[in-house]
Amino acid sequence: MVFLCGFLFPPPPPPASYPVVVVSPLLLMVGKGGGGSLKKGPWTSSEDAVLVDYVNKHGEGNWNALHKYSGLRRCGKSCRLRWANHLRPNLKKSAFIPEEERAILELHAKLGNKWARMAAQLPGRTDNEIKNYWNTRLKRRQRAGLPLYPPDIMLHDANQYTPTQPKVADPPHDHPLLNSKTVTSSSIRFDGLNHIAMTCNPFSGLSEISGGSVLNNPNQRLKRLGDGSFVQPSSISSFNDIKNTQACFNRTPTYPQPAIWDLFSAQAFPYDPDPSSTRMSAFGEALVGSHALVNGIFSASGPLPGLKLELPSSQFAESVTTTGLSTVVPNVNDPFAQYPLTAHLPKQTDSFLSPNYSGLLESLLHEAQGMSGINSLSSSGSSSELTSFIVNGFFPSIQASNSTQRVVWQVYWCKQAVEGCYWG
DNA sequence: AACGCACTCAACCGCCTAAAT
DNA sequence: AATTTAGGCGGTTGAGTGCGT
Repeated sequence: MVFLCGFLFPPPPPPASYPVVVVSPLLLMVGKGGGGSLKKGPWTSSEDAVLVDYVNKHGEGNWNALHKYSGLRRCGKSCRLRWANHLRPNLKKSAFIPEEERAILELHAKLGNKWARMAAQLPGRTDNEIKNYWNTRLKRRQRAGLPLYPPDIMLHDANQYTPTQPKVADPPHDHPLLNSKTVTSSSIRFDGLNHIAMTCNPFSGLSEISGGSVLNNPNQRLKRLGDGSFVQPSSISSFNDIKNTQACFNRTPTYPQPAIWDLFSAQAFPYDPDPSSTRMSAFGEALVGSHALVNGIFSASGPLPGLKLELPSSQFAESVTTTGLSTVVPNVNDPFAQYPLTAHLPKQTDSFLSPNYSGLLESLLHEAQGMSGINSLSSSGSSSELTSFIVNGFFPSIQASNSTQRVVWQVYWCKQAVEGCYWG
């Protein structure tokens, strides 16, 4: 190894211009394993100069050798990162132009969080840059209750989606859940629901059922977004509001539209391409502070306690059809969800959890149950049992608050919608 | 003016993979 | 075949900054 590396990357003679030139076994040992001698934190201009000089003379790569022979007290990784993100030539230092932003959206819709691959498509841009941009945007739009993708991008994907033929994509773009033998029908169902949510997200208002909801905080101020746009608190607070979301579904012409979808309509698509528009998000800031739908429809803000915030590695599993055309299949992770599908769900021992656990809906019911103080559904309750429980027994059995009734109605209609779409 | 919040950006960390030994 | 190593990638964090109250 040493000899081969020495052959391929002969250690360059330390230039006289380097400020520190110490090549001793002791230093190499310390530098290699100890790490105590390695500097961290912001780079200084003199360090940059050493790095640039080294790369100009010996080329990229062999970063550990750089650390060893330049005297730079930085690990190879740090050097590589500094060079790639800041020092290499042809880097664009300016802000993203609209065309680049659009490209990022499209690439993310196809690739997911593959920052390096995205950067390869954007000359002069680094993966770190794109990642930062996306994460900032993600955060902002989640807070505002806006979808992550513009309608046309979502429509493009929706038009290529065949929900009755879920695909398992070729690696490495697929999601483990798609290949897993443990994927259940519930997962598949929510795959579709996720896609619906991504496409028009009519249920966003559901997330209000969580703790920091609009129910508890109805007087949220008009919020200024970082891009200069404003959003106002959502007006969706009842089933009647959700009922009036028809147009949203009319935007997905190729998607199956069971009659149940007619119950929903949209008065305003939540994505507003014109920041100056006075037409605000239909689903807006009721989502603030909510985590209720992280596994299915929308993840509006911060992570659940104890959960690691993690973006889906790929929102869409890209595959190649027999015609050679690339298709995009919605993944079990939706673009809004930040967590594994079941990450926040109750444990199997939870008395409210059915064996046919369908994820979101039961989770919502769980929360609704918590709000109402009800704990009567058997642990062996099936999906249909759950539905009948809702329809036949739930409302009469409790003196639910308006918000609780809303939640249950929303859950019920979601469930009907999902089952009508996939099994009906 | 002080404070809090959100945003941006740079850098680090941990994991993964491929190549070398 | 198993282990080691380097490089790459994605997630996370923290400092600095600007804006609103």
